Amino acid sequence: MDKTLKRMATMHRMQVTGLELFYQNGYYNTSIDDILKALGLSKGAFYYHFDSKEDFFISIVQNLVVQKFYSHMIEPIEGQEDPLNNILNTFENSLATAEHNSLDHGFMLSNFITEFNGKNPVIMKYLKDIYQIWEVNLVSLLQKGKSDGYVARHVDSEGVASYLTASYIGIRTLMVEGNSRTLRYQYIQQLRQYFKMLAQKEMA
Amino acid sequence: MDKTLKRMATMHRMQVTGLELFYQNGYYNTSIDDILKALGLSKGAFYYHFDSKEDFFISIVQNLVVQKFYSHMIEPIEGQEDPLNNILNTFENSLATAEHNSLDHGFMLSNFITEFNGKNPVIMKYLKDIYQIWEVNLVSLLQKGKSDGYVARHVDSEGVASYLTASYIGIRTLMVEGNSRTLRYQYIQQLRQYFKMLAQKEMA
DNA sequence: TTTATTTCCGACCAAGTGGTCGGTCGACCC
DNA sequence: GGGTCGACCGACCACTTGGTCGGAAATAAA
Repeated sequence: MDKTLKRMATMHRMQVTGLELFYQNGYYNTSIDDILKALGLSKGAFYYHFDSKEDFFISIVQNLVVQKFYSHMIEPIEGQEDPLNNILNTFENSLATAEHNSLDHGFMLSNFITEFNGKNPVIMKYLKDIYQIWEVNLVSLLQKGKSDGYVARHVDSEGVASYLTASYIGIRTLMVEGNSRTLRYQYIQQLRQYFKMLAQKEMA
Repeated sequence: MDKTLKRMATMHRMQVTGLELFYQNGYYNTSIDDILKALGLSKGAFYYHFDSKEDFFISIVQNLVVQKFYSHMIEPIEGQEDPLNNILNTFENSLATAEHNSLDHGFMLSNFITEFNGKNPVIMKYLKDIYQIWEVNLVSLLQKGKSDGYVARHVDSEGVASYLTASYIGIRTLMVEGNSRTLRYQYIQQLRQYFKMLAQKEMA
């Protein structure tokens, strides 16, 4: 068991550092040597634990990326009260975190989707799955919001969910090129207006 | 002048093919040899016309990308009637074009912004400028819409513009991973609702 | 036809790339 | 102590990268 522990510990260290660099510089722009140098490890160590660079990245997605996504974007939106409020708060918190992180490099998921699109269908599948978990969660939350009277019944939950994820991805992309404070404020403000509409029983 | 013409013609051919491949595979993932092979030209020809790969890319942005952006995203939204309607139609047309293009690789501008962020500030500047032209145009259009009575006076033009560009960037990013038809429909539908709100004289 | 100049060729280079492989070293078992 | 085995080392390989350079066609000027 000790051996297994050591093995796991090393693999985990590699994955953490790997994700950091992949997120920072992109997958194709980060060499295995870069990661190994940051870790003080050698080629031998890497290929002892992982089959290939791709295998390594997939293991990172399955372990770290999924986990991060759940804890930052999925779990915080769940709750018994007004789902629109929960979504708004979760989005605002995420944007605030990004804003105050000078090392922010955009929305991890959409960055990778953009990079792998048309190049690696296998990895794309994993990323797509994460996105869909996000959307499904939003939809069911909005549906529940309808039963609970927080969301107007005429609202198209799927449409709103797509619209929400799209706008969030977009604003995160824009925030990387500076001016993030204003962008966050404007975005939340507009989202608030939009949600006010979704909550209304009747449209004019 | 003939020489200049030939020179320009070759350079233009290189730029067109270059943009095609850069858009398809990304800048760092497209080698000069790839482009040259597609053109049937040699290394010598390339470095005779351009100083470096970066110089080449910048020339592409300044010539082709800016031009494309103007003709597809800026000029179509201008008009005397309802600006909200113009924006909606322009966005819908762009999304429809992307949807019916099986070779679509996402929104060019945001793809490049994502790729160059934190890696090449010089190129980032050029991309950022294009984005800002977009936003400025949207803002002034919305302002005019206010004077003309199409847009409610309480609306924050800057905020709406940011929100619009963000949502468009996001939906284009999502459309690359399939299901583009549904996404476009949902997006336009939600945008319509949102615009209805912006046009209203008073909020409930 | 010679001469000059623009345009293009392709061999070459140093610096990387992902991946392989024989070997070392220490912890544990007998 | 000897042997086994998991964990790691680092030289090495074939290949690709952006970029250089001497020279050769093509074209225009004389």
